[in-house]
Amino acid sequence: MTDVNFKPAISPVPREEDVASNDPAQNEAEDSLPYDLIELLFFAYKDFTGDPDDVLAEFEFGRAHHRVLHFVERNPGIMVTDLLGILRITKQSLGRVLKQLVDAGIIEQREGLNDRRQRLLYTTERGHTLAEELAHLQQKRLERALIGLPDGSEEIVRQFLLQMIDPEARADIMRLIRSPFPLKD
Amino acid sequence: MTDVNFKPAISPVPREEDVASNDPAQNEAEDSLPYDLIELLFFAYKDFTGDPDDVLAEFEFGRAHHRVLHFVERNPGIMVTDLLGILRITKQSLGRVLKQLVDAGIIEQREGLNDRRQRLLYTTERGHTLAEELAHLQQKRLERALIGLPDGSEEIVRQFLLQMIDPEARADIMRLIRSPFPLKD
DNA sequence: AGAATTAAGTCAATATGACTGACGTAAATT
DNA sequence: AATTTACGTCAGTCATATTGACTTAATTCT
Repeated sequence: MTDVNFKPAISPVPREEDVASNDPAQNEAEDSLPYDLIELLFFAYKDFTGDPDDVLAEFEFGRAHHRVLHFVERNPGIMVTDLLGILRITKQSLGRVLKQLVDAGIIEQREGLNDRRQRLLYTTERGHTLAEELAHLQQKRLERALIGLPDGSEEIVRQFLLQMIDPEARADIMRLIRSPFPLKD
Repeated sequence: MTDVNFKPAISPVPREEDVASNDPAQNEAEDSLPYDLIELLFFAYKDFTGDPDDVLAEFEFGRAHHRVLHFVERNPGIMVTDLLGILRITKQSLGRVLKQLVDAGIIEQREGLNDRRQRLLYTTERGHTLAEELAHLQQKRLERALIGLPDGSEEIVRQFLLQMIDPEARADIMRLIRSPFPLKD
């Protein structure tokens, strides 16, 4: 048997309000619901995160560890506070995951040079290697997903994804994505 | 202060292996990692699921309830077994969530006509309304995300998302998406 | 008719990743 | 000197998932 088995039984009692009325305008809203895109996003995202999940499972790490590792790899020397702001989780949630990554020698904490309260975060050699491995897996999937699409599709997808994000957050995220080393301050 | 605050401190010690070597080919793999797409997907998906999450929080429901409601709405009369296959979770995980939805009058179970072991799943009137509300929220976000993109972009995005999915699963998912009422068997 | 399989549910124990709220300490800023 | 910030921690809770074993009823297979 295949992994995914879709043979829903027949619908013995079709819902009355689902029967099209004579007025097309009345059905428009319901008919135009983009269920295909909604479901494709669901399945696509699941598989997209699945690749790294499988690798991390060998280390007894989960997706939370991946997110932390990813953003530390991308923003070496990031403050704990800023990392919390990116991930939108609480200090306590980060605490456990971060401690495990530090204990496993994946992430390293260094005291801030100017501000000794800070515990700036860096990937270790091992962490750097692992982060790259995970990014490569996701890269391969992204490349496969763009195969056969017309020129310019990557930029369309990029724009689409950016516009999926809440408008207020877009500028911040653009900055984060474009310049992982702001070197400001 | 804005919600997202990205001011990572400067990197006092740039990693040595990150300094470009004289051989461009040696840096290629690392340089081409599509961090922007990876991160855009992360933030986009978070906001995409965030809209329904907010509505469901009022009912004391979570994302798990949304997924169940969504696929029952889309596949009226679906068997529990098939729903498990779609969601890829265990019977026990579904059990609790499904019971809460039934207790809240969102989902209804009817005995199969041909096979009396089955508890076929349907949305109630209320469940149908709620499912539509949530789909509308996601529809609005998808429409916003496609604004300003060239003609044919929706199809490109659809194809991109489909190709993000593991090849073995694509056919099943295509069938699921296209014909929520297979009427077969 | 009897055996095997399937659909659904349940019990018990566990793990992960998140939350709230409060508190403490050290360091920097005002 | 007072306040704020950065970080960590304690204690408790919640949501969602897991595994494995077992039951009941109904259907299908031989």
